[in-house]
Amino acid sequence: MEVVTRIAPSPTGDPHVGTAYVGLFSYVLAKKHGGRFIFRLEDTDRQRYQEQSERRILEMFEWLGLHPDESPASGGPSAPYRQSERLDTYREHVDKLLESGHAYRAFETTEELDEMRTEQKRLGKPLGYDGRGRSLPPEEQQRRAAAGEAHVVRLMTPDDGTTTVVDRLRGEITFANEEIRDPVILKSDGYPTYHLAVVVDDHLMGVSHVVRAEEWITSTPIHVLLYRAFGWQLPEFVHMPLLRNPDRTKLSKRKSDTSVDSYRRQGILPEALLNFLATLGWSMPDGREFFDLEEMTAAFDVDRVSLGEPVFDVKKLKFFNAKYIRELLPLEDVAARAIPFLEEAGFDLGDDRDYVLDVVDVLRPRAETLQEIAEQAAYFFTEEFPYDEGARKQLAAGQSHLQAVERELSMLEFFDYDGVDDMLRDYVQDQAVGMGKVMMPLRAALTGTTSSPGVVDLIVILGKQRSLERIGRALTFIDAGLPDDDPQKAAEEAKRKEEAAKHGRPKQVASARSKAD
RNA sequence: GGCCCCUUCGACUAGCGGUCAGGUCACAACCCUUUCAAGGUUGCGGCACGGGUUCGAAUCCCGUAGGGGUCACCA
Repeated sequence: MEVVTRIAPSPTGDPHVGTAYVGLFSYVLAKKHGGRFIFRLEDTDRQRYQEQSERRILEMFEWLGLHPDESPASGGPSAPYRQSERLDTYREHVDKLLESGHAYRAFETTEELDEMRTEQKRLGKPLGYDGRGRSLPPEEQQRRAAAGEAHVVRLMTPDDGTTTVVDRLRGEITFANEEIRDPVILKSDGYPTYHLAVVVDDHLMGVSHVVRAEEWITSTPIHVLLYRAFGWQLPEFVHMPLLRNPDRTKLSKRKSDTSVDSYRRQGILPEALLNFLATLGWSMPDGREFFDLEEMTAAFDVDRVSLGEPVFDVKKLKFFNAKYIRELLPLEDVAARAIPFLEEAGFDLGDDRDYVLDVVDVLRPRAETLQEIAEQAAYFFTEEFPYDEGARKQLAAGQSHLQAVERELSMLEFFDYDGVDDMLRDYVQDQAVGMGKVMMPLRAALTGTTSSPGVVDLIVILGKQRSLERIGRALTFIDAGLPDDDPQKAAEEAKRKEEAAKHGRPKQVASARSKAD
């Protein structure tokens, strides 16, 4: 039997990591067995429908490399793939159920149902539809419906006995039928509810394995009842563990960043997101933790899905991302992907491709996301960078060394890594000073900061000319007088000190001293 | 609250009757080092609890506790 899986998101907002998660496992399960992976849009809720959502979710799957074999965009043998375009199909199937006596029309108003629930809550307990509409004779149902009276269609469920669903990962799960209270399958607006639509579509589209999140387990008996009412063969149910917020509740927008677009904008790579998601509930038989889609597909075994309740830990996602950026992907690849982020940051990259490659090369061990590469790259693309506080101190302390190195550098014949390195080491040895005494002022002059890639790397990448210019500029800056250079900053500093004095906490002094120890 | 699911270090997990309970992230220390990273080494830290079954339980069974999901004309 062909393995057919599907992902069936609702177009209600940002592409959700949970959708990517279930999509990944659906995709891999299908591909493992040479089957098809279908994308179907569950847009039966007109209240929550969002215009751009479908396109963005589809784009997310493309970005992730989880290409659907059939979708609203590409079409396929079971088109249409939007439930809102399949209304006739659902109607047809509801009619069959009506005819066979498996369903009935119910005419209670929303108010009446609310009242019923309030009443149930007040006295007894069991919440849910009490089946009051069942007693209406079919002819009466017909008549009132024909007269245009608003109504829903409900599935007639057994009052006693049990319904057992088989979950591939959990085994048999048995529910008392009295728990299943004649669910609505067709809404008064003529749209099907999820229960009806999912069963009809999955059957018609030949879905063999229903991969979805665990939150659906309790509604699965309804689906089983529907399959039986239609006389259809049951698919296999695979309920994936629910992704969690750090507090263990169901992953939500409110408590976590669930938007794949958001991660994409931060410079998270699709490979990393996929790899990370895969480790949430699944592991390679050989224990490998870094693998791509293809490798996962080859080694996939649905029975290795673990049933814990995995917390979506952004820190670990970032770790995977960093791993891909600095180790797993070739430099050229990382650079190509970093370029849009550099451009977005407003840098003029010029047309020296090797230069960008060099920059990304030294920056990638220091970045966890593409965005961070861009954040750290400023001084590589502009001469106008400011000197931060630490840098100013270094410049002030290193004036003589800067002048000397400027001289040495300008006379340097072999301007490559070893040449620059030798020159600097010779100078340091000559002067009998610590490396830092020379390197830090240089770093400050070259970058305006006190933390950066290696100084020799910087000089080689920037080139002789620019390096000399930067040293020159720093020297000029020193001459101009450090403290008053940035009046705004000076004012802020003064204010901060005043503030600190007021609260009687000479914090800065204390921390500076402890550091010096 | 009813029903259902889940339970190995703070997090993700390996384990499927006999292991010093392994790995990864995070955290800490050290090494490397001109800074920040990266990298290397080491450390910290766990089988929720109670009963069984068994020569032997993280592994099997029962119970308890805890966590979560679900009880809509939302999916």
